[in-house]
Formats: sequence, C-alpha cells, structure tokens
Amino acid sequence: MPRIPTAERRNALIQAALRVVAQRGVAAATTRAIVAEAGMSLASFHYAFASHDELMAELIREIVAQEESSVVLPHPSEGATVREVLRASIQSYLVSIQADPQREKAMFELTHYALRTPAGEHLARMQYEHYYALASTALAAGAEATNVVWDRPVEEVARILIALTDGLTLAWLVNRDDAAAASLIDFAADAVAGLARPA
Amino acid sequence: MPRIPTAERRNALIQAALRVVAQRGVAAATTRAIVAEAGMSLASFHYAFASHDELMAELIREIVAQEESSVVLPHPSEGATVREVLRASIQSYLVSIQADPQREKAMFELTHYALRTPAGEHLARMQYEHYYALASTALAAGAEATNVVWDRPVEEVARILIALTDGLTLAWLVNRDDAAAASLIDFAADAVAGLARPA
DNA sequence: GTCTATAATGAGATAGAC
DNA sequence: GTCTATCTCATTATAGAC
Repeated sequence: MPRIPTAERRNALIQAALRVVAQRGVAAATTRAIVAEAGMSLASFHYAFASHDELMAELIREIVAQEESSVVLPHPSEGATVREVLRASIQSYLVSIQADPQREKAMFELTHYALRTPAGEHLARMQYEHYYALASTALAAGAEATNVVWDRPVEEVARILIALTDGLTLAWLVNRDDAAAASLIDFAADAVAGLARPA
Repeated sequence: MPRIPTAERRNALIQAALRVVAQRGVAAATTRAIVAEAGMSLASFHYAFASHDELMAELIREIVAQEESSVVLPHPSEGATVREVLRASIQSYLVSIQADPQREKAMFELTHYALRTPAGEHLARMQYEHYYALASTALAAGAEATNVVWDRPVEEVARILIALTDGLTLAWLVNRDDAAAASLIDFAADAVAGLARPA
C-alpha cells in the first residue's frame, strides 16, 4: 500500500467499519473484518487507531454527522396542509429505510452498543440531540410553509416525532409489513398535526 | 454439582444468561460468562445445549414468555376516561422500565441480535406478535371499562401503542429525561385516546 | 510508514476420567 | 451426568524487518 495520510486512513477505516456493521452487525465488526473490508493490513489499523474501541467511538460520531445529509426537508406543494406535509416527510423517511434496511439496523445497534460502554452513553445522547435538532429544523420549516404554529416548543414536537419514527422503524425492521407501516404513518401524521394551530 | 434434570439445568442457564445480558450486554454473554453466572462448569453447558446459538434462541423465547406476567392491565377507577386509563398504563410501564433499565436494554439488544441471525428474524417477529397480543388484550379491556370502542381493529391500535412505547423507551434509555418522558406519555395517551369513540 | 510474523488472550466445543 | 483438561480457532495488539 502507498503512504496514506493518517486522517485519510482513519476515514477509510471508519467507512469500512460502517459497511461491515451494516452488512453483518456490530458483533461481526472485528478489527480484522474492518481491515479486510478496507483492504489494509492489521498493523495499519493500529497505526491509525490506538484501539478497536477508539474506532467504534469515532464511527458513532461519523454516522451522526452523515445523517445530516439525509434530512428530508418538506417540499410542500401550494396549499398543502401540515398533516399532508408531515405524512409525505415520514413516508419518504420510510422509503429511505426500505432502500437500505441494513444501514438502519446498524444505527440502532450502534446506539445500543454505545449505551453499553461508559464513554458511550454520552455519544448516544449526542446522537439523539442531533436527531432532535434535525427534526426541529424540518418541523419549523414545515410549520412556516403551511402557515401553522406548534402549540408547544418545537423541540418537544421534535422529540415526539423522533419517538414515533423510532417506533415505526423498529416495527418495520421486525415485521417488514408495508401496510402496517402505512397505517402507522397516517396515525403519526394525524397525531403530530394535532399539535399545530393556525398561525 | 449434584445431578440436575436437564430441563432444570437448561432453565437455570437461560436465567443466568438473561442476568448476564441485562447486566453487561449481549456481547458479554459468552458461554463462559453464562456458566460462571450459573455456577456451572463449561461442560455442563454443552450437556444441556448443543451450542451457544441454541441457548440464545431459547433465551429470546423465554423473555417473550416472561413479558406476559408484566402486563399492566388497566385498573380504572369509576368514571375514568379512556385517556386517563391509557396515561396511567403507559406511566406504570415507564415506571417498570425505570426500576430496571438494564433489563429493557437487554430486550432491545436481543431483538437486534435476533434480526442479525437467519433463524432469528422469525423469533423477533414472534416477540413482537406477542407484544401486540398483550397490548390488544389491555386495550380491549380498557375500552370496555371506559365504555368506548376503537375506531379501527384493536390489533392496529396495539401496533400504534407498541410503536409509541418503543419510541418512548428508547428515548428514556438514551436521555434519562423524566420530564421529556412525561410529555411523551401525555402525547401518546391523547393520540391513542383519539382513536376511541363512545360505545 | 507499511508490512509479515507473532505474541497473548479468550472464545466455543470436546475428550476422557470418574 | 459431571467434571477437569485440552483442542482449535479467532480475536486484539505489538515487535521488528524493510
């Protein structure tokens, strides 16, 4: 292998780790499996990272950052109600999960992995703070576009929305029942829309 | 160790495995850790179970069965509304989680563990079918006690309730924010009560 | 800096004495 | 049936040649 800047090598290893976790789960994400996926030697790993634990911590930070780009900002057609915008947004979120269910499994597994390590509780909390922030932004934009206001702080609505999508995601990952998911989405859109008042 | 009937030994190992998973996570639930917790020798394990995998499958079946006893049947006071009954039930569910958060972490971890093994997808589905059945029973009783009917099949309401409690549980496990949990519970009780009509 | 080779440890499973 | 002792393999991490 040619010389690669350490930062680049670290990044390549993190991306490889994410692929391994998504495809085969956290338990399978051993140092060896990760370097094999990255096409590197075992020693190169320990040149870039002090330990397997250090990589896992970086991995969680990385996926939190990646999530940013996958935000589904509502794109309301003229005259759409807040309920319709919510429904379309949650729907398109589910579509993204259906397109890559393994990745979403990986997100849950990494959250629970983090919750089992002392330093990780903080990482899991950061992960969710990030989710809440993304949801808050989308909810604020959605409210503005449909001329409504939330009847409580938008952060509180965001927590509700994330709880609903977590429950929806887990149910779909377990049951793979598209009809049940559609019914859940309708419920969620109705229930959250019920927290909005005309501006 | 004295002679122990195989069935009893299997059960002791499963209970020990559940304690290990709850206290230290699925990753730490090695055969050796389990026999140490059970106070048995390694060989005794393989006398009772063909493999570590077989025990894990049994463990998931076992926790599903145990969940039965922890159902919170609504105990409505005279004249309580369906919303109040729902709120009290979800509240007492959260209290049970707060009393033993490790156990609830273990439930999630085992679900995701199952979702990563070929035979396990079926187990995870059974686990959730069981949750849905328990919720359906509670919801039917709650509706009867408060003189309402659900405006859709009770199984569908059950799926909604489970999704909400999953989202609530995960949020609390990550953030340990009791105030946010209370707000989520109020929302969930309102939203689900909105699916009921006077009988 | 990057590699091969090799500790050192811990895993699941089994053989064989009792 | 139950145990101790052991096998075989995979793991993280490191030493040392280049």
